[in-house]
Amino acid sequence: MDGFHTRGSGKERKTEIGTPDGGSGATSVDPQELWLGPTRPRRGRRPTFSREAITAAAVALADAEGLDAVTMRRVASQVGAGAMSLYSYAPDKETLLELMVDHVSGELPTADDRTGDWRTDLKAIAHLQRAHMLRHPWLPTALSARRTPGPNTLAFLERALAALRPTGLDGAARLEVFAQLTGFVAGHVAHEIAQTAAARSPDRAAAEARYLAAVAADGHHPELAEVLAAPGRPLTPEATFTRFLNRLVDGLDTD
Amino acid sequence: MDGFHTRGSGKERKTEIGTPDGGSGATSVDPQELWLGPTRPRRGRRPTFSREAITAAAVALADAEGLDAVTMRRVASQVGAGAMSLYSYAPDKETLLELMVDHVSGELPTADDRTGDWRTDLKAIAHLQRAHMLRHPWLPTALSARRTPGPNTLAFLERALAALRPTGLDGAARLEVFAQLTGFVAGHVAHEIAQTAAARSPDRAAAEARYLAAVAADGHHPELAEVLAAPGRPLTPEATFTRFLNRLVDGLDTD
DNA sequence: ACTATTCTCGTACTGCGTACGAGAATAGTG
DNA sequence: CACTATTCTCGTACGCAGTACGAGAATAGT
Repeated sequence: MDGFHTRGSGKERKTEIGTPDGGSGATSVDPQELWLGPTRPRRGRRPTFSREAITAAAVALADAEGLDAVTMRRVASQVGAGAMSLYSYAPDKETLLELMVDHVSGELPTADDRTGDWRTDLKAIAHLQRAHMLRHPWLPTALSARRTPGPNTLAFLERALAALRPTGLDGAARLEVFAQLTGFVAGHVAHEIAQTAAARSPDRAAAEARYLAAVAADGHHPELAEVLAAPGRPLTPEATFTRFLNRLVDGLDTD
Repeated sequence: MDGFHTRGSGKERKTEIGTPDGGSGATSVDPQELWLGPTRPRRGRRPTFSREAITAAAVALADAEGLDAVTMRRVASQVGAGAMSLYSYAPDKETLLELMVDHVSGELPTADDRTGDWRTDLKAIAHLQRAHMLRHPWLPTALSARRTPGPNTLAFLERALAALRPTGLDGAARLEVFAQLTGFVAGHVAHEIAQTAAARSPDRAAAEARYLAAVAADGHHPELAEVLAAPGRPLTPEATFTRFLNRLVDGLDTD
């Protein structure tokens, strides 16, 4: 009933029922059971599908049509299953999203190619993350709701922590730096994607430009008027990313 | 039919129907009509409610119970209206969210208190934004889907652009800096809120800690093990924010 | 008084996440 | 070899979401 076919021992049913659950209403999933325990039970019917296949189908759907296209019904039909069968592999949709995030994290190279200069290494990591998020544009959105890092995410974290070792920062600070860096990349890529999408619909962009011009013309927005009048050169997202990243990383100190 | 009671002239119906709409499927709303045109038509029934009141109710709901509590039905009943009546004031829910964002942006001080040092001013602006987002924890989430800045948002942007004037950056670069700064603050506050929420449910946090400890004990995650073993001092969110903000702003250059 | 216009909102449709439980498949037991 | 306990599958159904539709109420110009 609670194990969605992936569990280790088999005596925690009592515990889980007995737990009065904090009181907050969110029952949630025990991460230990979710990530470490895909052992097949000895009794009962053999599973027709696999968590792997389901997650991959969900990722393919999100890549092709965006996160909103990922519904339990569509993922299931993509895999040839009934909608409710998914619940044998993930207890709810939010967990499926977590599985998706960790699944694509498996694409991140985990090789330890440190150069000796930790700033260089950190920047390389950020560039990897950016490319990764551009390949899976739903990632920044999905990331903001994530709860617990899965094995692939942890492998990448391991790499990042290794890169940060020469800084001499303590544990909490190293984690914080990595979290901030990831947050920065996610924010930037989200912005980048939004702008790309805006450029893809010209009428919409034109309407927005007309609106801003109208506001600027009202006399109460001199700064905006000036900015619109003298925009300067266009600024590629790539260059902007690199600039801000360099500022952030070069500003990091070991004090 | 298209005017949701807020329109200026009254001859754009033909235009709007005639538009074949890019092709992308998202009809969207003309920002000019949305933000600059709340003139009451001369004919017809007088509106019972107001966009202002509806938006305020939605904001109150989001503040109290989070963004998920903001449903058309609940907002409507909060205001004493039928659910469908909201559509006379906003064409769809996404637009209502935009109205909410701009509504709370009205709380941001718009006074021009520049000190003469633009770095100091920029940091002050970021601190304002952080406090603002902490007061309305749904803002980081809502912000990521926003399309067009409303009047209050523009007023604040005006102030930020003024603060950036002494940098000598061109228009596009100034806009970019502000966007990045806002993105950074939003990302940080989202992280901050998530951690606060995690601290509020101790069993969940304990389960996560147990899971991470188990991973660290497997021998394949030496960096994680070390970090968990020697966490260092706790790091208040406030201090972390200030540190990263200072790095970001001090690293800004006028080249 | 009449008519054109605008606002209100009950009804209803589609699609979502998922609770429930009946049936099918499997593995250990006598 | 049944028999039984367990596990997986998935049709049905419930509640809730956003919102299209259209009938009726209110208002302003004629």
